[in-house]
Amino acid sequence: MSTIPPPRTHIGQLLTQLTRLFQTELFEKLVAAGLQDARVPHTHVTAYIKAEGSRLTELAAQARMTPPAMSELVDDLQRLGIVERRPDPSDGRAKLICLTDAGWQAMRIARSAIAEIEAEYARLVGTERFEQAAQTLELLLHEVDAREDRARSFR
Amino acid sequence: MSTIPPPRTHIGQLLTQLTRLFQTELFEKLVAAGLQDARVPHTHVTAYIKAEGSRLTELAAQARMTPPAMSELVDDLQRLGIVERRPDPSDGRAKLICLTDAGWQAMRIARSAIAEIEAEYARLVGTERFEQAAQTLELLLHEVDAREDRARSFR
DNA sequence: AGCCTAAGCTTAGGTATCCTAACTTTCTTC
DNA sequence: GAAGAAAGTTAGGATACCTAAGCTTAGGCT
Repeated sequence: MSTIPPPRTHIGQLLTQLTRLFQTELFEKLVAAGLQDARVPHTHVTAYIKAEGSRLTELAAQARMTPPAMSELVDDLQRLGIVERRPDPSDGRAKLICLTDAGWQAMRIARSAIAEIEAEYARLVGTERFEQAAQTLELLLHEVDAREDRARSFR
Repeated sequence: MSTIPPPRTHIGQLLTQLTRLFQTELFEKLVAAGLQDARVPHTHVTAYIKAEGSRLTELAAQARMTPPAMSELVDDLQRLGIVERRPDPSDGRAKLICLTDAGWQAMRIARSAIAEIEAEYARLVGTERFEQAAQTLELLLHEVDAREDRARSFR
């Protein structure tokens, strides 16, 4: 007879709860570091924005949002002085969303806060285990994404 | 000299994106299986509801929501015939939120859809790798939760 | 017994974060 | 150079939460 594995919280539940805890902790750290106005949806911009600037439609597609939703987000970050809209020299319709100096400073703060959280997580479950899990998740993300894209191309 | 590890997407990004992909896939499956009206927030009830029934405040606390928000969710699930409110015999103020027969049937469908997704994920990255990652995430969730609770008790 | 405070839940009203539809401007293609 | 497509914005709506305030019942205290 085989041993019955202990029942496990399902992967969706694990992902959902950990996402919430991560976001809570990150934004506590950001506020503590002086980024009072940081909000979770801002990460839809900051996660994808390129150093040379990104177009709105490009950001919207990567964040899987509609352009109007992304436009509002950019409005907000612009009011906060984190990004600015510049004309795109290669296309008169387009604008390049670029980080300002304050935006780069905020990115450094955010990266450092994220590094702190990752270090804490590694401490809690062991560095090697944490790294292995993270790498598995990264692989899984790529695989699921690739399958999604394939499925989309059939429609 | 040591080898430089390849840069990795940070854990928050991995969790966030995988959560979205999981939810999308799950709700596609639920709709395909006849649960047309299933919505993501319903999981805040279904994840925690006990077979004997649960109190609203209990569900709200577990889902980390306010009681009014949970009450609206329960209203919705009641309209859909998934749960019902019964008087709590042990306390005249309280009500027990219970799954109906249709609710139990929906739970079976959802569990099966979740099992399908987990099987697919295991196939994509390898069963052993997937299981190890899931177990690490479960441990991490418990550890972070425990730390949160400790932090809360200091306030 | 009669109060008073607290607990369980609901109602009312507000806010944040998305969405779709429709519009303007600019580019591309024929 | 006219038609159609693409980039972005504006307007209006839906959803999923929140806080504040109310009602009802419980339970301790005098």
